[in-house]
Amino acid sequence: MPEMLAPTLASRLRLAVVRLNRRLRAQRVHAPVTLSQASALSTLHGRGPLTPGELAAAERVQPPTMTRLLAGLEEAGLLTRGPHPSDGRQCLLELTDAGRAVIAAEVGARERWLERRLAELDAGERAVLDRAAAIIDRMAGA
Amino acid sequence: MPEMLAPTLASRLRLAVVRLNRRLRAQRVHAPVTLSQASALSTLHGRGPLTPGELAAAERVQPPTMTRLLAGLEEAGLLTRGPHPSDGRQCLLELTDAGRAVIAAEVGARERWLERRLAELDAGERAVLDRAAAIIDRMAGA
DNA sequence: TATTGTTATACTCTATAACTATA
DNA sequence: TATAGTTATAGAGTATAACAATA
Repeated sequence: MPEMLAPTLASRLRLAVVRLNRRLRAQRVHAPVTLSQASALSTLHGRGPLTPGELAAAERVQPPTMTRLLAGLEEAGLLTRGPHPSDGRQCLLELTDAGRAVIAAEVGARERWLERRLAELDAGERAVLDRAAAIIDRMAGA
Repeated sequence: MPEMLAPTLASRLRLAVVRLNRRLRAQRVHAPVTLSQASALSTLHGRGPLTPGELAAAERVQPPTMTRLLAGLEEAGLLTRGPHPSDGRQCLLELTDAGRAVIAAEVGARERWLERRLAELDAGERAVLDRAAAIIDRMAGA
């Protein structure tokens, strides 16, 4: 009987990430875009025009997953597909003004829940999360 | 034009959590239970017999979501439903030996990907993540 | 009546496999 | 042939609304 094994760091970090992810998704009920779409939009904003394949690689999702996310974002008018200069198969994704506005709105509206939680912490705890965000992103291959 | 706004801590933490969550889910292809089931199992292991409602509250999911998770876990023989001593509507969920074995196996097998990533960090970075896991869990209301 | 849990239904997120178009 | 992207399909994860059983 493995009664009360001490949870490892991997175990605790995994559970923490699963739970915070759930809470974050739950905050998006009336948001203009879903959590995954917001993530893709952020990457596109930060890294300039990308092809669908490049964006899929940056987001660490498979190409069909990106195809679906892009369909929603394009339909909502948040990005456009421009022609690729040298390859007819590819295209260049670029944010529209509406897309940039959504990103700006995220900061002010959608992340309010997380902002509030962070505001309840002390400065030392926020510093820990700041460093952790960078480490986690690196581990996740972002 | 909001060109290149500096990402806030909330924004960076959100993206980090989304991406690590994705990577973790991708590691579970041949695991005996899904990521959400593993999370429920861990909570049940740590907090002893619970009713479905209590477990849903602890996991911060809605009751129907827990109903579905429990159906899979019960079918796999990883937990049992015992009678509630004073309320015929409720039942008490308890891990079976097989359920406890799955939790033990998680440590050895399913979290290997994360263990490896953590092993690549230095001790200071692991200490940061250790503290961050506790803070995140508290923020997520776990 | 109020509460606990389940069923019905629907949407998001993601993947693999098969296909199309271009290189 | 090889590569970029899409379509087809399926399964996990989650929610809200409606229902059944018990308190």
